[in-house]
Amino acid sequence: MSQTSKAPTRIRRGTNRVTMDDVAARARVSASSVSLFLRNPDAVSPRIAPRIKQAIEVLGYVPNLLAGSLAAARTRAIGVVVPSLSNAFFSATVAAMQKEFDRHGYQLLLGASDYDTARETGLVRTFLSWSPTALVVTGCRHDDATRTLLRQARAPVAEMWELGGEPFDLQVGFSHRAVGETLAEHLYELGARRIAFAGARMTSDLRARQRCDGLRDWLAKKGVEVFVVDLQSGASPTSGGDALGAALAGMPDLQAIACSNDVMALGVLFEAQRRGIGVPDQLAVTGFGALPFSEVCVPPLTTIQPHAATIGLRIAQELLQRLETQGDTDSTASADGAPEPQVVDVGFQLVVRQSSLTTRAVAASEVS
Amino acid sequence: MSQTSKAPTRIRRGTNRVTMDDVAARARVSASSVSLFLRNPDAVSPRIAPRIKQAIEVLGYVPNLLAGSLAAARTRAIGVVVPSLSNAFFSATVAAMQKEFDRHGYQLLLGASDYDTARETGLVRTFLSWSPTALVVTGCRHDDATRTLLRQARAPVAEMWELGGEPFDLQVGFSHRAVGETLAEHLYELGARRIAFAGARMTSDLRARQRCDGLRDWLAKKGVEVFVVDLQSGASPTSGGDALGAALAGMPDLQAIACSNDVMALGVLFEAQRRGIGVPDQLAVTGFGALPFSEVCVPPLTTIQPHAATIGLRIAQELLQRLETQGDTDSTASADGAPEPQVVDVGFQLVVRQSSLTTRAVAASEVS
DNA sequence: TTGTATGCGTTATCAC
DNA sequence: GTGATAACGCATACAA
Repeated sequence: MSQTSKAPTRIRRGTNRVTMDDVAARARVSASSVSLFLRNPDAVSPRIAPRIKQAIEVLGYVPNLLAGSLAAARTRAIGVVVPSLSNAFFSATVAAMQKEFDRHGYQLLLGASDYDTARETGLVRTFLSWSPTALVVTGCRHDDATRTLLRQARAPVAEMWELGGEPFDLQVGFSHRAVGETLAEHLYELGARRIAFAGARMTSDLRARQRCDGLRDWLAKKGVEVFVVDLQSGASPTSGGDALGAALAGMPDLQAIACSNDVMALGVLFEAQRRGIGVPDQLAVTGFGALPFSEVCVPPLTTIQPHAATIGLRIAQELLQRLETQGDTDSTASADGAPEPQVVDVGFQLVVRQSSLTTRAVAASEVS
Repeated sequence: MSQTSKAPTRIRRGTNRVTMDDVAARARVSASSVSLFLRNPDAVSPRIAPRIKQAIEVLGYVPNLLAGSLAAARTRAIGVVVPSLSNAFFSATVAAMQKEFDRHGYQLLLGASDYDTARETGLVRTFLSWSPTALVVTGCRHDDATRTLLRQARAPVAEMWELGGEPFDLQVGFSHRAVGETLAEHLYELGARRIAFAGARMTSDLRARQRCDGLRDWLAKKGVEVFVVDLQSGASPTSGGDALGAALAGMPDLQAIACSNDVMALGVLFEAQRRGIGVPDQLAVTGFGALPFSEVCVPPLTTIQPHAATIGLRIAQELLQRLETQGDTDSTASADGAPEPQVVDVGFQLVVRQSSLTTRAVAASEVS
C-alpha cells in the first residue's frame, strides 16, 4: 500500500498502513485535497470528490489522528478523572458525558483515582501528555501539584459533583452541605430528635463528610446532637448493618438514621428487620443516591436523587460550547485570556418515601 | 518559553508549550540526549543527567505523547468498547482493567455501544484513528463491518465476557450457557419442576439470552418446560416485579424463577413479599451478578458470581504480555504473524443462599 | 479550487 | 555517550 515515492536516505520503521498520500495517489490528486475533502467534502470540486471518496473506500483508509492532532495542535480528547469507576454515581455521569462527547466526535480518556490525591495528580499529568482539549476532574479539593498542572493546562478544566473552592473554568454539581441540611430538616420535622449519621471512609470521601456536616450543623442549631458513625470498611450493605449496630450502641433510643448512601441504608433496613425494629414506626431511615432498588425495597427508601447523568451531560455541553466558540473573540474577560469561571448548580431532589414516614403520615409523596 | 531559534519563513500556530528543545537548551545538551534520558535515565552520563532532570523540573516539561507516538509508530492507548458504562458488571471490569493498564503506563480510551452493533462499529473506527496498541470489545458477536475493522487492525484484539464464535487474538470470559445449565441443575435438584426465567431485552442482550437458553435446554432434557418472560423495559427491580406477575399469570403453580440478573431478582423478592408468597418455601428465586445487596437482602439471594474484575485484570495482563513480548521472536504460529488465539475461561461461581433453599435444607453453604 | 512547501514535537538512525 | 538529522502522517499558509 504505502509506497515510498522518493527513496529515503535512512531506513524507517513506520506502520505500513494506508496513508493519506496513498489515497491521494490513487485518486490522482494531491494530499492536501484529500485533507480538505475529509474536513469539508463540499470544498473540493464535484469531479474529484467521488474519486477521493472511492479511493478512501477501496484502500480502507483510516486517518491517523495522532499525526492530525500534532499538525493541528489540538486533539479531540477529553481527560476525565473520577474517584472510582465502579461507583454507580460516577459511572452514570461518565456514561452521560461519554455519550454526548461521542456525538460530537470527542474521545474520552478515563482514569480512576481511587480517592487518592497523588494518583489524581498522576492521572492529570498523563492526560496532559495527550494534549487533551479539555479536562474533567471530580470534586473541587485537589493537591497543590494537581492544581498547578490544571492551571498550566492549555485546556478548560471542569470540576464536577461538588461546588466551592476556587473554580478553574467550570463547576457542575451541587452542594452536599445542602443535602445534609435538607435531610436534617426532613427528619426534624418528622419529630425525630435522636438522630445518627452513618458514613464510611469519610476521611477520603469528602463529599460524604460534607453531607454529614450539613446535617449535623443544621440540627445543632436546633439543639439536637447527631451521633456520627464513620466506618473504615467502605460503603456496602454489610457496613450499613454494622453502622446501625454501632449507632444503637451509642444511642440506644435512636429515632432516625441518615446514611451516607443508599447501599448502606439498605443494609440498615435489613439489619433493622433482623433486629425486629420497625421502619419507619420505630426508626426512620434515609439514604443518598436514589439507586434503583431504593424505590422497591421494603419499605421504600427516602433518599436524595443527585442527577448524576445531568452532571455529565451539562459538563459535556458546557465544555463543547467553549470548545466550539474558541475560535471567536478570544478576549471575554480578564487579560489572562481566561473567561471567568462558570458555576452550575444542578441541585438535587429529596425523595420522601415510606422509610421516613410515621404511620400517622399520609401516603408517600414524591417531593418535586 | 518556546523561543523560535531560526526565524520560520511561515507563520505557524503551535501550542507554545514547553518542548523538548526548550529542555535541551536549558540543560545545554541536545534534544536526543533528553529523549534518551526520558526513556532510560541511566543511559546518559552522570554529569548531564542531573542537568536534564533539573531543566525538566524547572520548566515543568510535559512530554507530548502525540508527537512521540507518531514518531515511534506506537501508542500506549487501549481502546475499550462496553455495551454500557452504567452497568455494574462492565464498570467493575473496566475499573480493574484501567487500574492494571494504568500501572504500566497505558491509557484507556473508553466507549459505550448501548448494545447497538452499529455504534460499536463507529467506536472501533474512532479508536483505530488513535492507533491503539490493543483493542478490547465486549462479547464475540459483532457486525461484519466491525469484524473487518478488527481484523485489519494492527493491534491485538481482546473479546471479553463471552466465549465462542471466531476469536481474534484473545477471549476472556465464561460460558453463559453453562450459567443457565448450572442454575437449571440447582433448581431441578431442589425439586422444582414449574420453573420460569425472567429476562429483559434479551434480543439485544445476547448473554442473558444464552443464560436463558442454557437453563431451558438443560431442563428440556429432563422433560421440564420453562416459562420465559422477556420484558422490553430494561432490567430493574420494577421490571422484576412485573416479571413475577407475568410468570405467575402464565404459570400459576410456579415453584422457581431464575432471573436474568440480581436487580430483577430483588424486584421479584419484593413483589413476592407484597403478594404474601414465601421465599424460598413457596418460591425459589435466583439471580445473576452477585451484586452487593444480594447477600444481605431478605432472604439472601442465590446467585452467580461472574468474576467481573478478574476478567478485566486478565485481559490487561494477557494483553500487556503480548505487547511486551512483541519485540521478540515474532513468528509464533501461522505465517500471518498472528499467534493462535487464546481463550481464557475464568468461570463463574454458583452462590447458594437462602432464596433457593427449602426449609428442609441444611444451612446455606457457599459452593466453591 | 488545487497543489506545494513547511512544520507540529518527538523517536530512531547513524556518525562522531 | 552524544549530537545532527531524517522520518512519522497530516494540516495549513500561501502560491498558482
